[in-house]
Amino acid sequence: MIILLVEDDAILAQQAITFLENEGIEVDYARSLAQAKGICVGQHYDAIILDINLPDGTGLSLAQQWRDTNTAPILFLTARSALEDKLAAFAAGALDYLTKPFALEELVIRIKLLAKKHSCEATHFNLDTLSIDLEAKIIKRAQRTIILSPQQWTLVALLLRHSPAPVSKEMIINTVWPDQDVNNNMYKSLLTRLRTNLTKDDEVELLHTLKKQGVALRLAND
Amino acid sequence: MIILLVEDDAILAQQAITFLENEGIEVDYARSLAQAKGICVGQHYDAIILDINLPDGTGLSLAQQWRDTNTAPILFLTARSALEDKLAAFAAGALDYLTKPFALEELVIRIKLLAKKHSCEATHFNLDTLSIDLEAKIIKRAQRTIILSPQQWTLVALLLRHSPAPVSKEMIINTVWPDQDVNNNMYKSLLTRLRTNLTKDDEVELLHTLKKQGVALRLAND
DNA sequence: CTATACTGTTACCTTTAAGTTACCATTACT
DNA sequence: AGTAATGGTAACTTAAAGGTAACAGTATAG
Repeated sequence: MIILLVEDDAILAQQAITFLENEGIEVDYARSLAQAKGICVGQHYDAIILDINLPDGTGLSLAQQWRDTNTAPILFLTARSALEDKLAAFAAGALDYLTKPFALEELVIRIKLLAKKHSCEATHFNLDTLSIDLEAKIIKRAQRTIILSPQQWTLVALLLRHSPAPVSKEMIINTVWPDQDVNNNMYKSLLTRLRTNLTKDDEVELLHTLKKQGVALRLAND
Repeated sequence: MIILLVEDDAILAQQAITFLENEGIEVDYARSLAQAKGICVGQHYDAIILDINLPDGTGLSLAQQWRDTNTAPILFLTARSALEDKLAAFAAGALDYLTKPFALEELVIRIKLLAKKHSCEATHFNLDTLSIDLEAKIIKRAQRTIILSPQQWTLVALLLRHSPAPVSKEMIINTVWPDQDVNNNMYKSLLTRLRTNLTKDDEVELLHTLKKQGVALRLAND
């Protein structure tokens, strides 16, 4: 699941991004209308969070522009709670509306609800003959379903989120075993187990370790 | 378009009804939980507006009961704006939430949006030789009708709503036994009972548990 | 009032995820 | 070349999670 966040308040944006990413939601971030327009071309989003008051104009105009080309549901964010503002937002095609200040938890819930109807395929990834649905927890290699352990799932999700970039050993350890004593062997075992699960026979290797840099989930080892 | 309004404040209710009907929305009205339960049997609604604080209990419990058979989207209405109240409401299956005081214009907009999304959702599902009709509460496996206990219905409805994604044990427990002390055995028993009900002889297993992640209703190789 | 069904409870069994150990392979650096 | 350091694999072990069956109290229906 990937969303677009357009917000000029850098602090708020950063908090929101951290929170959303902790929930497994990928976030593209723009801090102005112009930037947003540049970022979103050719990109599919499951939802859009749009601040109304932006440095170079109002989010409403952007929403109206998008309504034709982009079907992603829009949630407006603003400090203004007057009725006419809300009505204008809904008229511009908003599917939801939050007034600042708000709790990040609520934002996440509402975003997830919005995206649910729209996403369908959004949590689905393909890599070579490997297909992964993070939401449904379904992973297949060349048609055959693979069963992953809990630890392996968290690892796959992590690797996938960064793919094709490598993820450092330190980060993997912190993600899979948060607040826990971990020794190097646990880490090594997990990797072997995931590897043997993902590749049968002479299938292409998808887990590449780059010495001293970490592990990457990708096609070729460059 | 017809909706159900459950609200004990008669003045507010009357205002809302007038407003909604002016918008061409038909409204069934109940002022208590008991009354609501009586009214809604066998009736189809495009959306439900539910006050949380009602004379004879909380709207949350009603929402949870309804989730089995009624797929209508629920908008909660309440004077309480605390985060935990909102989270509880969303956990109970709310799709939207408005805190009093609110503008009737906004209520109408949000109700229309909810109903619109809902109108394209199905209440009938097929999975392998299993067929489920949530509204009619009929479930069949390979032509033969299956009789499920109340608990089993809630569980099936829950699983179906998320299928093919797994539902966590925690969520199942909160849904089947809201606000109750639950031990792990009750959960385990419910699952075996549902399982033995759904699959006779050598039929395909449809309930799959993913260790540490929950239970999913799906075909094995989905 | 009896029979039936639902659900909580207990006891027991099976499966497996994951930590541990030991050993091998590869790379890198003095 | 020799020796750390790093990464990879296989095999063993066990605590925990999941699964089943049987019993009992309670509610429900006829």
